[in-house]
Amino acid sequence: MQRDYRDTLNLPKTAFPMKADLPKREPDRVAWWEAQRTYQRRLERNKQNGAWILHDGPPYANGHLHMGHFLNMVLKDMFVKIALLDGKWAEFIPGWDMHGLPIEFETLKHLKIKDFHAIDPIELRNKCKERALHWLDEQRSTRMRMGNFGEWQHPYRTIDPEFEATIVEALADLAQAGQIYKGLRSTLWCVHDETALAEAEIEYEQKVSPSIFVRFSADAQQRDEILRAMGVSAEHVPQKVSVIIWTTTPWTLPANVAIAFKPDAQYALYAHGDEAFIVAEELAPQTLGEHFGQFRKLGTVKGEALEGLSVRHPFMDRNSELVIADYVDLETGTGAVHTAPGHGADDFQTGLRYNLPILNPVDARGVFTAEAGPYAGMHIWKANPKIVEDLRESGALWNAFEYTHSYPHCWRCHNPVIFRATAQWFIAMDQNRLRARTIENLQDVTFTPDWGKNRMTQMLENHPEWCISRQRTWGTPIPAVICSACTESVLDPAVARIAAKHFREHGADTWWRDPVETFLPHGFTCPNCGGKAFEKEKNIVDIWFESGVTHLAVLGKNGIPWPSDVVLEGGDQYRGWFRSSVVTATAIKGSAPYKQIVKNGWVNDEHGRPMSKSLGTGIDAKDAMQKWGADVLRLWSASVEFVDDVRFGPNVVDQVSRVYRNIRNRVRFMLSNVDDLGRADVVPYAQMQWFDKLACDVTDDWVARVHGHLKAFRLHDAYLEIIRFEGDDLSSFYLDALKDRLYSSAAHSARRRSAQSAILHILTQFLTVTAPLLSFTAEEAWQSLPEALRGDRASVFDLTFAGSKHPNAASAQAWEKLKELRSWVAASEGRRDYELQAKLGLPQSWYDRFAPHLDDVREAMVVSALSLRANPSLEEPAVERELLAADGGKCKRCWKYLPLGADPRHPELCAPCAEIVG
RNA sequence: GGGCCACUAGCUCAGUUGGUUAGAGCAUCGCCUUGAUAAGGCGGGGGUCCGCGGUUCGAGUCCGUGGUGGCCCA
Repeated sequence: MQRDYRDTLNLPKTAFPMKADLPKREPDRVAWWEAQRTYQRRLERNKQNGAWILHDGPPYANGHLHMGHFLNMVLKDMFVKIALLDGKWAEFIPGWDMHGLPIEFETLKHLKIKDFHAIDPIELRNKCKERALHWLDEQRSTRMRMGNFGEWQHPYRTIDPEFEATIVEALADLAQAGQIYKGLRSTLWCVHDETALAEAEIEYEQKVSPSIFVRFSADAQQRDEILRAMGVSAEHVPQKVSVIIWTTTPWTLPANVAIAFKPDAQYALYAHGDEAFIVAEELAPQTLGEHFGQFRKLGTVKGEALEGLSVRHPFMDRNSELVIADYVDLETGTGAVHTAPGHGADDFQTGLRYNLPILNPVDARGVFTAEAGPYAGMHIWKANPKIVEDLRESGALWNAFEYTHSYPHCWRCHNPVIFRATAQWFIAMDQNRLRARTIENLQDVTFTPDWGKNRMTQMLENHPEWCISRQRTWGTPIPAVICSACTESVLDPAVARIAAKHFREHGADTWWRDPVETFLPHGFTCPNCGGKAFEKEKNIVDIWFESGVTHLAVLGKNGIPWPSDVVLEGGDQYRGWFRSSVVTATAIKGSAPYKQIVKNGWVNDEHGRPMSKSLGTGIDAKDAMQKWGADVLRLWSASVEFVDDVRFGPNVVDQVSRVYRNIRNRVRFMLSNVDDLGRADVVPYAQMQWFDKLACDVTDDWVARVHGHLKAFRLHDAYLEIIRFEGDDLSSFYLDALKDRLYSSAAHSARRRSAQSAILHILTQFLTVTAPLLSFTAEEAWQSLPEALRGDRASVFDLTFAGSKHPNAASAQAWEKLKELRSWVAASEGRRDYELQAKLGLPQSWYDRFAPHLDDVREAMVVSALSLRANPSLEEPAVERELLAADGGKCKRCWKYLPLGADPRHPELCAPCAEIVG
C-alpha cells in the first residue's frame, strides 16, 4: 500500500490570479487609488523631504489621446512616481491648453456656423469653452485610466480667469521691458470676409489666373552695371536690357520692389533684334518661346553675381532691386521672381532681409489705396486685366496666357484669398539681447539627449520675430487700445495690469463686454498725440504664448518652486513649448524655467511609419488600454528606448505581453510562498540562513542599480535589469533551489521561515522598484500580500526605495559562484538534480567560505548530497567538479535521494521527512 | 531643398576610451519536468552590425559618402 505524501507538503497558495484580466480589473484600481487618496497621502508624508517637480506641458484639449500621448504621459507618471517612492514631494499638476483656433474651428463646425463674425463673441466664447471642457474631461479620464497620479481635480487650465490674468500680466511685464512692438506681417487675407485667415481656414481650389511675363528694363546706368557684373562687353549688346519676370497675380505688381534670383543657378543674357533679356538659362527656351533659336547668348553668370543691382519698375516711378533668395526654383517662370514683400510670405522674409519697403497698397476690402498710383480705387480682381492691358500698351508685356492652377481659397466664402501685410504685435527677439540671453540660459539646462541643446540653440538663433497676436475670438485678449484721434495702437503696461485684475475677477469676457474706460488708468492719454479717446483692440494672444507662460501660472506658488526640475515632451516641442517657455522666462524672470529637458521620441507604427488617423493606422490610447490593459502598455513604454522614435503595434505588444506574463508569474510564485507567513514569523536578516542572506544582499545591490537607472530616467536600462534579475537570479536560480526547503520542511521550521522572510524582502523590493512602471500589477500584488505583512503601508506607493548601501561585493561573488555551480548541475544530461551528488575540490579561499555552509551550497546546487574538500594547489577560479549518482533511494515525499526507512512507519521516507510526517 | 536624429538576430534592445569566435530577453526548434502547471528548468539554430570608400596591425565602434526612415523647417 503506497501512500501519497503530497498533502503533507507546504505547496504554494495565493489568491493572486495567474490571468491578469487587466482591461477588466484596472478601472477598479483607479477608483481605489482615488478613494484612498493614495497619491495625496504619500505627498503629505513626503512634504518635509523637499520638492521635486515635473512641470506638465499642456496637451491641447480638442480630441482623443493617441499612443504618442500615452507614451509621453505615462513616462511623466513614471518619473513622478520614482521621485515619490524616493520620498520627494513630487507634486504633479496636470494642465490643458484650451484656447485657440482648432477649438474655435471645431466649435463653429459643431454649431454649423461658417463666419465667426456672424456670432456674438461672448456667445462663441461660451460655446468654445463648453467644447474645450468636454475634451478636458475626456482626456482627464483617459489619463487617469493610464494609472497616472496627479492633482486631477485641480488641474491648471489656460481658460481659468487666474491663468488669463497671468497671461496678461506677462504681457504687461514684456511691454514694460520694451520687449513688445507692433509691426507688419504677411497674413492670409480674405477680401470678401475682410478678415485674416489661419492656415487651417484655407482650402485649395482650381483657379484661372492671368499668367504674364513682364519686362523690367534697365536704364543706362543700370545696364552698364549689369553688363559689367556679367562680364559682357557693352558694344555688342542692344541698348534695351530687361529682366523678364513671371507672375500670375498682376495686381501685386504695384507693390513690387525687388526681383529675386537663385544664387547658384546660371542666368544668361540673350539678344534678339534690338533688345536683350536676362532669364535663367534652364528656363530660357520656354520663356523666350518659339524663336528661341534666333537668340544670341551673350554671356552667363550665377544668380548671386546679380545681387545689389537694380532695374526700373515698368510703371511705378522707382527701381526694383535685384536680390537673391534660396526659395527661387527653376520649375516654372523665368528664374527671376517678382517680389512684393507686402503680398507674399517668402517675399515678406526677403523684404526683411534686404530692408526693402513693405508696400501694402491694398485695403481690407481688396481695393487699391493711393499708394498703388494709377490703380488707386480699383478692386484688385478688376484691376488684373487692366494692368495686363496697360503693360501691353507700354511695351513691358513680353507674353501672356491664361493659367489654371491650385490656389488658396477661403473655406467659408470660397473666394480666392490674398497675402496682405497687416499690423501685428511682436516680441522683439533682439531687443535687450533677448535672443542671446535665452541661448545663454540654455547653458544651465541639462538636456536628454544632450544634442537637444544644440538643436534648440539653432532654433533660437533662427527664431523669427515672434508674432503673438491673432485676429480671432477664442483666446485671451491682448489689452491694447487704439487712439481715436491718431489711430495709434498702444499696449501700455498700466492698462494691461488693470485688464489683468479684471480678468482675474471676472474672466476675460470682460474685454468684450465692458467699455474701454474700465481698463484705462486715470488720466490716460495717447503717447503719440495726447488723445484721450480710445477703442479696444480685438486681438487675442497666440496660444503658444499662453502655454509659454504655464511656468508663471503653476510654478512659484503653493509651495511649488520655480523653476521646475524637469519637463518632458516630444521632440516637436524644441520648437514649441520648450522654446516659448524659455523665451518668456528669460524676458520676465531672467533664467530658464526648467533645470532639465527630457525629450521623448515619436510613436510610429510597426513599420516605422508615422501613425495617421486618415490611413487608419492611428491607435487611440483608450482603445489600446481596453484591448491590452494599461500595465502591458506601460511595460511597453519602459521596454523601448523612449528618447528615440519608437514603434508600436499588435506584434510589439504581443512580445511585451509575454514578458509581462513572466513577471506576473514570478511575483505570483513569491506571493504563493509567503501566504502562511505571519508577522511574528518573519526572521530578521541576522538570523537567516546563509543562502537567504546572500539573496537579500544581492537583491539590495540590484535595487540600488535599478534605482540609479530610474533616477536618471534610463527606464530601458531598468527594464533590462529587472528582467535579468527576475529571470536569471530569481526564477531559474534562487526560487527554483528554494522549492525543496519551502515545500518539504516543516511549515514552522526556522529554515522555512528564513526562506519565506527572504522572499518577503525580495518581493517587497521587487514591487517597490516595479511600482512606477507596472503600477497596477505592483499594487494588485501588494494587496494580495497577507495584510499583517503589509503593516501600515496600505499601498505599494507607501513603500520607499531601500536606502543606499555599499555594494555587497563578497556576497555577490559567492552568489555568482553558486549560480555557476548550479548551472553546471542543471546542464547535466541523463541523471539530474536530486538524482545526483556532487564532489567539489575548491581553492582554499572558496573552501573556507563554503565549508561552514555545506547544506546551503548543496541546496543552491539542487543535488541530494555534496562533499567539499580544499585543494590548495588550485588557483581561483578553478574548481574540481565531479557529479555522481546519488546514494540512497528517492524519498517519496521530498524527492531527494537519501537513506530511507529509518522510521518503520514510513519505509519510503528519509529521516527528516519521516519526522515531519510523524 | 535645409537642420537635427536613427539604422546591430523575426521583434525590443546591450555592445565602456577601436582589440579574441558580436551579446541578452521575447519569438522559434528540441529535450526535461508535471509539487509555480493556461506554469517551471535545460539546450540548439538564427546576424555581409543599412551600402560603398577610407584611416588602422585591427572598425559594429573613428572619418567621408550614398541609401532608408523620422522630427522640425523651407
